[in-house]
Amino acid sequence: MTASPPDAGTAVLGELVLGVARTLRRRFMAALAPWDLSPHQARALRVVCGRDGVRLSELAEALRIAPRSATEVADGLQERGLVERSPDPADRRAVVLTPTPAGRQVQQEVDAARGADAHELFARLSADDRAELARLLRLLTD
Amino acid sequence: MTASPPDAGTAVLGELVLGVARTLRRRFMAALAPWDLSPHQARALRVVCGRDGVRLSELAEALRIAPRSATEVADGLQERGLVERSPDPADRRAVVLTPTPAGRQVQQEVDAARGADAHELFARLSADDRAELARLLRLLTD
DNA sequence: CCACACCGTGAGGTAACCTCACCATCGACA
DNA sequence: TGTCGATGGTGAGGTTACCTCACGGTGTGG
Repeated sequence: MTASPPDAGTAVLGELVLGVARTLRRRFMAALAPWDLSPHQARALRVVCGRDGVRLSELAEALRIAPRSATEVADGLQERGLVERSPDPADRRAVVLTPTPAGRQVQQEVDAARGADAHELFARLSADDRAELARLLRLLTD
Repeated sequence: MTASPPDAGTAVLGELVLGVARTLRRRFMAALAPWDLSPHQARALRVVCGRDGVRLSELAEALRIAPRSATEVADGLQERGLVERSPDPADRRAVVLTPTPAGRQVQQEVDAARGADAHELFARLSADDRAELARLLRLLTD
């Protein structure tokens, strides 16, 4: 109603972005099924493998959840034998998470699966279009 | 590791899309706060206002949730006086949801807020870039 | 040395989903 | 026309992923 032609597209743009993101998440979740990991667990594993020795509080911040919730995510990964808790030598209050060998391998496999999946989806675009899309999206993410 | 330069970008593209989508959702949720609606409720209200006379089963399908869950979403909207349940004249088993005047108004306001928000975010792009982005995203959503 | 801030976690709560079971109703078929 | 399997909504109860609050062990500045 209130939209003039030049900005009529912005609302649609928002929906398009959300739609593509939903497709991505759905595919990613499906690709994740073989390892029986929730998206959050996969993300947490990635954080832990990224830097070595991650405090629970750091994990909470990276995942944007409350510290108490990070404990639960860590529990899940530890039960599956993917990460280990050990005391932080520098601060005896803190607990650091380190990936086990199995954890590293799973992370690598998941990353490969995610990569292959994204590749498949974005293969519809030409290399030029992909570059252009990346440029535009980067403009929107500061 | 395994990626050659031409497809190295696809994984990054996925993250960019998800990142922008997250920004959008966050902003949208913030914009939604004044009405105390969950994103799902807002979406449901939108569906109900879109076509008039929506069955619960249709709502469930539109929201991609189980029929039982649609009942709860409808409960929430009805408690707030935004929709009404009435028996379907064509099928006495069915219940149709119709927006109340208040519901229509809220939907309109929410839509305007969402539109303004998207406008603000995408204003960083030129009109040409917005058109280009829309074209590229459409290629990805069949 | 001591008050205070901070780390992780037990306890308990909430929101949004789900499945299963149930009743009322519909539609088709003998 | 009566019966019978399929369908629409919902009560009951469970799961998951969050949350807040309270607590004990630990670092740190005055």
